[in-house]
Amino acid sequence: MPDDAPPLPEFDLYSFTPYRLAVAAKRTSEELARKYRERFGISIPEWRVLVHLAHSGKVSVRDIEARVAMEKYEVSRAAKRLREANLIERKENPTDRRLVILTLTPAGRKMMAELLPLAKSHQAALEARLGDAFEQLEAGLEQLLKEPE
Amino acid sequence: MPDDAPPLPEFDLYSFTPYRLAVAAKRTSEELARKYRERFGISIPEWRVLVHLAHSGKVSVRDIEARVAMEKYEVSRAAKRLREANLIERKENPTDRRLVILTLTPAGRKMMAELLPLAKSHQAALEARLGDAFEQLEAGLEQLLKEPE
DNA sequence: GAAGGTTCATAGCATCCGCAATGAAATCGC
DNA sequence: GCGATTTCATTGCGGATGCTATGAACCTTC
Repeated sequence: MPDDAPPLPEFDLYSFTPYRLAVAAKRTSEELARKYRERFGISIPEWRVLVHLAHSGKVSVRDIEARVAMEKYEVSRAAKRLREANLIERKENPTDRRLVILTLTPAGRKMMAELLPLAKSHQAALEARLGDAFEQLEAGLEQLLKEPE
Repeated sequence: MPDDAPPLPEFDLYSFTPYRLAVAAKRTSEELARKYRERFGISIPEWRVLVHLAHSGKVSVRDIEARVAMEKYEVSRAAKRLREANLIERKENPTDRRLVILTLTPAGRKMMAELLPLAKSHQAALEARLGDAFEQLEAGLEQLLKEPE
């Protein structure tokens, strides 16, 4: 390492927004993911699919992909696992046989009836913990997320 | 699916903070990661290690772990790949032979000299794009990140 | 109504990731 | 000073992930 190497520009990772966002997201998600996993044995992709199903009733993989920020193959695989766990059911759409129809099973509904209130209280706790900063965070995220890509 | 199933609580994924953060982080990071990968062939963990090295000179795996929100094994593997790419160098610490000393090679310094300004301009563009929302986002993240766990 | 192109879901493959275990070196406790 | 514990870095392994290819069904156009 020669001493005459030109100095590198100063760069502070801790104030680099992509880094900060990644760390914040990881913490926030993992805290929750642990709960999901331990109590219900589901992962985050599976959770997203379930939430969408709880909200929308019957949907195809494509529907979920479009609305839940997941790739098609992620949805497909999550659905497979959920089917194996008997939490969702998969039928063929008779009017377009390329499409599938995913719905919660009774067991899936039961689980979501327990899980959703938990998620709500988690959200409430987060808001309380952040205080005023919560509104600010949301405003920032809003701006960031509303852009197409 | 019996009709007498009790209704599930309403739950809107799009306003669920962990979800929003995850999506925002993914977008922001991937946009950048694509650049890193295409132009320099490095991943995000590798980028973090490099930044820390550019900033701190000689460090051990443990140092990086503590300061860059990575697990030790992530650092270790990233370092291995970087070594294979001849971007960093690994020596033994003579006063404590458990520790390693990682430093940038000349090639690594050269790459960082190109990369860091790019990251800076990326950050500047992000700030400009977000406008006032940037300060708010930062305030929110600050609060979120300052908590221990 | 048949060929060409598109959309949908899934599977194959290689890589990545997280956890736990390993091994080497240092430190502690007596 | 020496065994027990702790710290540090790496690796093995199973499972997850991302990209691409595949195949089935549908739509379009003539």
